[in-house]
Amino acid sequence: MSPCQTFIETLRSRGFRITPQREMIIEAIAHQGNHVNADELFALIQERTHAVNIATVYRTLELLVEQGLASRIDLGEGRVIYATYQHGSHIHLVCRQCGQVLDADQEMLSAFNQQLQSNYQFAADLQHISVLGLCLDCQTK
Amino acid sequence: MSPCQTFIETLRSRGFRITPQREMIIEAIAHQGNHVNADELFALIQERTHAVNIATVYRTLELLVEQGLASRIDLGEGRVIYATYQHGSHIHLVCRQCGQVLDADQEMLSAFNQQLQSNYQFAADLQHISVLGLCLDCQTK
DNA sequence: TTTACTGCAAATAATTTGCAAAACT
DNA sequence: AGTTTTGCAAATTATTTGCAGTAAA
Repeated sequence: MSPCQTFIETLRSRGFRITPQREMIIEAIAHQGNHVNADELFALIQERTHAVNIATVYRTLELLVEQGLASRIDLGEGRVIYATYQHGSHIHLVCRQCGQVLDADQEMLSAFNQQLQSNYQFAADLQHISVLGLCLDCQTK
Repeated sequence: MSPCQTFIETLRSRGFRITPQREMIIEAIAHQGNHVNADELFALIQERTHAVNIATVYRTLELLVEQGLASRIDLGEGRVIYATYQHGSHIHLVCRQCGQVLDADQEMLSAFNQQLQSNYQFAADLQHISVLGLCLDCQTK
């Protein structure tokens, strides 16, 4: 079953209605695979049909996050992206200069996570953390 | 020399004009010592005088950041705080539930920082990073 | 049939900006 | 005097919301 079908079935089984709009949105985000922001997703859908409103895109993304099927990642400076959970956990390395987003191995933070727990009793949510900095290209410029 | 005086002298030496508004704003943020957001800072100043406009607060904070005297920290979900550099480097632990911000020792990330550099050639800006999660109180609720 | 979902347009909220007046240096 | 800086109000931008109509189940 494609990830897209899985999402739809999950929502249906939880009593949500599957509208053509939701199908389009889920298909777009799942098929795209990578992180997207609401505008990009909306633009992607507009290429095929104008029958989906931007408000519906926001509402559907919110639903996916609430239902644990996607995560909302706040990159700072007002930039917010969404990623479905087919796309595993990782760290987002966001270039302050060019805006590029690199993915890094989540494992690098496991020691840190344990220290936060033992030293500060803080349960960090590191599933999709983001770190600002400079990518290689922008360091040399 | 108080940190507040230092900031003022630094700005003056770089050719910026010291207006009563800037003095008030700098005094408020430096005296407060901790992180503040623009609204809180504005409210703090309003307690003493109404002669400072919110736009000026934003412009002055921007100036302090540009001039390397303060940092702007994006906590996600639209929350932005500012801290002057008298307030050393540290990690911000932001509780997703109650919004409380705890400070943690910056040192915990040094190994991670090196790995980012060697494995991804990414120069992370970890001066004032923020991590979302749940604080002890909210974990037990 | 029932009531969840959608589109639309207006509301938010936090920040930014244009411009003429005020005020540092 | 000559610019910088300020206040004010309007613009921005991304997102949210109210509400009446539409359509899944």
